Amino acid sequence: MKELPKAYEFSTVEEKLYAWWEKEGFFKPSNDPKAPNFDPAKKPYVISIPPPNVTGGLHLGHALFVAMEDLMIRYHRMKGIPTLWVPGTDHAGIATQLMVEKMLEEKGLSREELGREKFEAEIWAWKHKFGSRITQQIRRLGASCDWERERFTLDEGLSTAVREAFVRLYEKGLIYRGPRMINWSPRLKTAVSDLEVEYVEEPGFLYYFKYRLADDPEEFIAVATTRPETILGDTAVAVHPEDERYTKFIGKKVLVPILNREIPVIADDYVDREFGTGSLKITPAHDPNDYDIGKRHHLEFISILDKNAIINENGGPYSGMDRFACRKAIWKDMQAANLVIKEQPYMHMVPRSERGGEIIEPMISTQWFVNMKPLAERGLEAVNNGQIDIIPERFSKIYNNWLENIQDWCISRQLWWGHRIPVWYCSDCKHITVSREDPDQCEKCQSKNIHQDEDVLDTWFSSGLWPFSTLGWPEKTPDFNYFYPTTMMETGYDILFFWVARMIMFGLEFTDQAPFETVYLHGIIRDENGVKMSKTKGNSIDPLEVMDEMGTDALRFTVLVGSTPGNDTNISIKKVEANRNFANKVWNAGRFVIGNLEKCPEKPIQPPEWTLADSWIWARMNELIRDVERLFTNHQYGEAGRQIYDFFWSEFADWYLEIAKIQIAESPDRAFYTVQTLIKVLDISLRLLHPFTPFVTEELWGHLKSACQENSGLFSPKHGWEEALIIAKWPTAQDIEGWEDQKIKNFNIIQEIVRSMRNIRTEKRIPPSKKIPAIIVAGEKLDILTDQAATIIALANLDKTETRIFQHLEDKPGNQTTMVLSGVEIFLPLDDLIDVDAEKDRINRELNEIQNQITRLETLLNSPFAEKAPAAVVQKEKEKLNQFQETSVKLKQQFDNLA
RNA sequence: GGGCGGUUAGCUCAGUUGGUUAGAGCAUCGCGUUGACAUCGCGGAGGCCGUAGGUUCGAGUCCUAUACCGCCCACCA
Repeated sequence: MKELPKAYEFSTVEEKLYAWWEKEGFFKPSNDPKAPNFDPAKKPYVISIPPPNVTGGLHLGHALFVAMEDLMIRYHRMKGIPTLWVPGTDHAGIATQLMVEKMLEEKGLSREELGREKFEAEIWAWKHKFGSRITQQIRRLGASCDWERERFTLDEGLSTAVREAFVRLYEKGLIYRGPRMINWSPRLKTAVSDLEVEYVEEPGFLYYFKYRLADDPEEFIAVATTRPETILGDTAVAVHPEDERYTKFIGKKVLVPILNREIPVIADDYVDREFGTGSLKITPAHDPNDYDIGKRHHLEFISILDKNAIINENGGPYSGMDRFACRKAIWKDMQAANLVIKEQPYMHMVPRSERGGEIIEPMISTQWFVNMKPLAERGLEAVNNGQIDIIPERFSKIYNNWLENIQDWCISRQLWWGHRIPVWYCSDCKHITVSREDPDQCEKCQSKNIHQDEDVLDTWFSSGLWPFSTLGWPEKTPDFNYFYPTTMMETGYDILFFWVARMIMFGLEFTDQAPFETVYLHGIIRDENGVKMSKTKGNSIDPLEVMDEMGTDALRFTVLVGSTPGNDTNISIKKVEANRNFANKVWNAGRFVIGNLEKCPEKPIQPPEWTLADSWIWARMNELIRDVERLFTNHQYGEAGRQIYDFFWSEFADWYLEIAKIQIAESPDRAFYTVQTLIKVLDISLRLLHPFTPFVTEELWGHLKSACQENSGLFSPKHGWEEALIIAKWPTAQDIEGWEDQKIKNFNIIQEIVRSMRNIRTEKRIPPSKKIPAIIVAGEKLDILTDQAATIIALANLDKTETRIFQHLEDKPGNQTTMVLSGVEIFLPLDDLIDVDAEKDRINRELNEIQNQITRLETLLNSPFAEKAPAAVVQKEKEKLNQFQETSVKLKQQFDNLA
């Protein structure tokens, strides 16, 4: 067989394996409804991918969710469960449109100049050019999704779904159109939903000024605002009904500064007497609270801003001015008119567009809304009655809170990229036709004079249908019937409201079923200092570069092991390096096993005789399998990865492999059974590791398999070698037979002894090449130590011919370096190196420490602990105490023996 | 204003249902390279588990309060 490279060469492996997996159809569900021997009795495991923006580029957030979902999918696939991971992309209305607009801008074009049709064509062209980039990048991460089922939110099928959903909601009266206060983005020139506005604390001013009484220019009400330009739209001044300072003004008229419009002073207990001047100017058309007050008091609604946030004709002398220029101008004019009281620096929350960053203006606008209350009720119920599990659990509370206070959802957007609202207005009879099919006439008066609504739907409207629209809904396709509802929704907690809650509500509304059983929420990826990564900060890590340099497995393992459910993850390149090293470790351990396999002779006639190390590693292997299973079940994927890492490196590689070298040299029979153990443990380890690091494990496993097959009869899993690791059987732990704990304990003694001897060697500066003699007084551990002599000698680098093991020794050697471990006494006759005083010192230090422990345990065992703690716990402590006491006696003897 | 998360080794983080000497990686110190691996091995040093109380035989783990950091939600001009 060809020698494997010394280091794991991911660059030659990844692409090849991915192409092979995909070609062999391993990513497709083993129980596909489209397949001939489809068995509907098997319950599938299904994930729909959180669709990335079609024109986006890969970032670490993608790497995390892809790795996490791929892990879940691979794990279930290996368990033999029919598994489907549906991939796809999102048209991402605003984001994509902005990107294309920017590109056009560079060519000196604007979308308005281009017109809707041509602009849409431009976006589609862009989509075709870059749309596959992100999915290619996701492939690089090793994502084992079924690409034949890939969907795009603007696909024909999904568009049908969107339309169906809209029409159904409309017919049910849950969608309505009307003028309402919405958040307007002056830069994007569209309405945005409440969720798309973020409030940022910023320094500003609180402007105090006079509202003069109409009938008495000397009297005024002092009012404060942060936005003086909105004075132009004021239609009342409100005071608290019980505020003595102002009761006399209630019902009177005041004059709007500069414009000199007369407006009433009204009483409303919304007003906070303590704040500012205790009186409030009311701009019903440009403030959500004032909007409510305006409705309550039947005030006039005066809009003062146009789509670009320019003052409109209602702004009198200021019309045509930018909103911020107007703020300055009007304040200056008011100063001149002696209407200004003061301005005060003031920190306040400013609404900014999540997308464009500009300040959002509350405005009254005619838009489409979904009445969310009825949908939210079902959504709440599904989580509260356990139909849907949210992990970590604490997010259920946040989810509940949001749904309990849900507001109607503004779903129309004044964009050109997205699902056009399926509504037609009749120019003749004004009737509105809402239809699944494009109508060619008004459904009421049959007039041909109809035109479609210009707006498109919020991107999240289509995303909300994702888990079922991707499976063919509203058609009852075989996929929909079999794979829906899906199983797992894995995504970031940052889109719990945007996406998860809406999928739940829509799922229940449209399919009458919760769209998934479990919601697993991961955190945000941050840099090594916990700072959110961004290109402008220059602290972002490009996953593609990382994969180029360190391999996909290293990146995947890093994001997986670094993450705890619901918590943010700090990532640094150092961590990825460490995991690249791990992949290399796995590779080289594999190389070692495979290399020895070839040297192995025929299968022995003698039945296996397992050594302590064999039993130990096998017992630990099975413990690990159980632990991983438990952790996976509890969604503790990171912890599972860590445990596999530790087992593989610090137990299998550091200890068993080293001992295997000795055992292989011992005898042909021993060599055979040692190699058998090596293969078993490696095979199982690779299986456990595969969902984390699919590439190195698949590659190595392939080599292991062919090496085993070339040495016929040497080893094969009970169920035979599968075609590929990706579809190999997930390990199940062997039942506990009762011997395991003792073997583990015994092996731990050997480890302790070896470690201590190595420690002494380091302390004494004995060069690693020098073999030293040892006298070991084993006492009751004689059997174990005799049995393990070769191991101890090799690992501690002892002189074989000069090393003796006794049960008891009357005349213990004096003036030597000595140790007591687990009741075993060790004498290292290092005549020329002995320094009696130093030895005494060392023993004294040790005795001190042991005495402390003895005192501690004696106190403990004399406390109520002995009575109240479970017997097994007490017994454990007693044993420890005995051990310490025994050691103490022996150390004292050794001390006395030093001259 | 309400809610949530974090606070454990120099740094970044783990830590099952409370079980009695608290773990990893990186960094650091010492020794070591001809056959699995220097992307390495061996050994070491390094921690009143934010603070103060409480529950308990026993608390990093549960409860209460508190400080600091971060996040989410909310209409205070």
